[in-house]
Amino acid sequence: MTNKIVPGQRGRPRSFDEAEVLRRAQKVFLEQGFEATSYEDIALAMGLSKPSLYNTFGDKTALFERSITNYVDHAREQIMASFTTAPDLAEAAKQMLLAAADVYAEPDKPSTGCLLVGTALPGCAQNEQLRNALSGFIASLDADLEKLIAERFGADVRALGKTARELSLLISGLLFSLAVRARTGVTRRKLRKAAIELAVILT
Amino acid sequence: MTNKIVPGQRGRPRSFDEAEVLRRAQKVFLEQGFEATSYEDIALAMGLSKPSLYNTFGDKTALFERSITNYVDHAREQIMASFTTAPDLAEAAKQMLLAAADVYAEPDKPSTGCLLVGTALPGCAQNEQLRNALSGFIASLDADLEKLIAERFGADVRALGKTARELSLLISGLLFSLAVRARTGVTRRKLRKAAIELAVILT
DNA sequence: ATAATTTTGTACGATACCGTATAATATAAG
DNA sequence: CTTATATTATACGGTATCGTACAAAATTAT
Repeated sequence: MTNKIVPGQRGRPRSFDEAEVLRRAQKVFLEQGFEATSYEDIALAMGLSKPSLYNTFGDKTALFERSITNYVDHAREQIMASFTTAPDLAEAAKQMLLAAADVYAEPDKPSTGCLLVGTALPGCAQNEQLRNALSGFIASLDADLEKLIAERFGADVRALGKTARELSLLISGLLFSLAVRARTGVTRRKLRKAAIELAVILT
Repeated sequence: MTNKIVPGQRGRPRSFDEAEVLRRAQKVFLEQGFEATSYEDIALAMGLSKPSLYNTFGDKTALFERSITNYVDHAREQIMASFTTAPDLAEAAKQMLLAAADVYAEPDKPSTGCLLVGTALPGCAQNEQLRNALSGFIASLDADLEKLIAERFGADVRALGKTARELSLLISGLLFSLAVRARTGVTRRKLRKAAIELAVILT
């Protein structure tokens, strides 16, 4: 027997970066919606052709699912960061909502909102895999938040006279509500103002 | 000059009811989304043919807009009803959220959620008319809520130490967050439980 | 250098859906 | 009874998009 063939890096090299494609796909899906985005739209946005996308990511649904997964991972990190650094619960919620506002709206442009709430959510009614992905994300987000709140912000929980579970449900809900508002095209300034006003409930 | 022609009721009579078409269209749009719903789907759901829909409602976008308008009107009424009858603010919010939960999820079926949040929202990024309709609805909902809260629940506002504006923003946000959760297919029972837990923040 | 392998872009077939033209049907008016 | 009017259903043309087949291009291994 000869040596195993180690593929190494044969053939013509790729002209694009997978992570970059996912970022652009997220942007296009966010702006146009899943159904209204043609596969060619994304290829054009990347300056490459459809077959390249097919070979790498599979069909449109598969590319969308990878985009969502990637987005969810980043979102979870960002959310958790606020709750591990802020000094108190109200400040943590405020920081999280302000960070979200900056993701949902670029400066001086109408906001486009959240890829999950604005684009993935509608598909849940028909696509079971998507439904499970989103409900799983929400459930684990609530669970992580509850745990973190109970561990780090016990004093705030007692002062507010609510349970950690109620507060985690509320806080994730504040985020969803901001995402809904963000989809209606408000300015970043207004969105940040709403974020601050929403966080007031925790003071 | 002869008499003016009073059209009366000439020609073949309609075989359907406009309000009924709107109700069914809302259901189909909610379950499938705007893009994924073909005009024929709605015609079939009504047991009639496409040209009948075109003659009465115009194209798919026009039918969708009428569906949304109709839905918004009913939603506003239902929401306001809770805030004009309940004895205190927490109870009003709870009643509103429970009523919403019952709209978002039929008994013993996975919830399909809210037509605005679940179906219309994604279209906002591309369709300015839709964006204006939704942002207008939210703005007027917030304004109406703020007014009603200031008028009827002044004692609760003072006890909570927040402004009527902050509370109205919060309460509409609780509704949006419930609508997001509802789209992930939870049972009515779970959705009602979440509604009750969310309303706790106002006690 | 030659062969093998992988990616790339153009071009294509298949399918689905939109919106409408056309003719038949059902009612009111003369 | 005949005419005018409005709605209905079938059928069709046009368009867009999906996913792929094919050959050219770019790289590694022998």
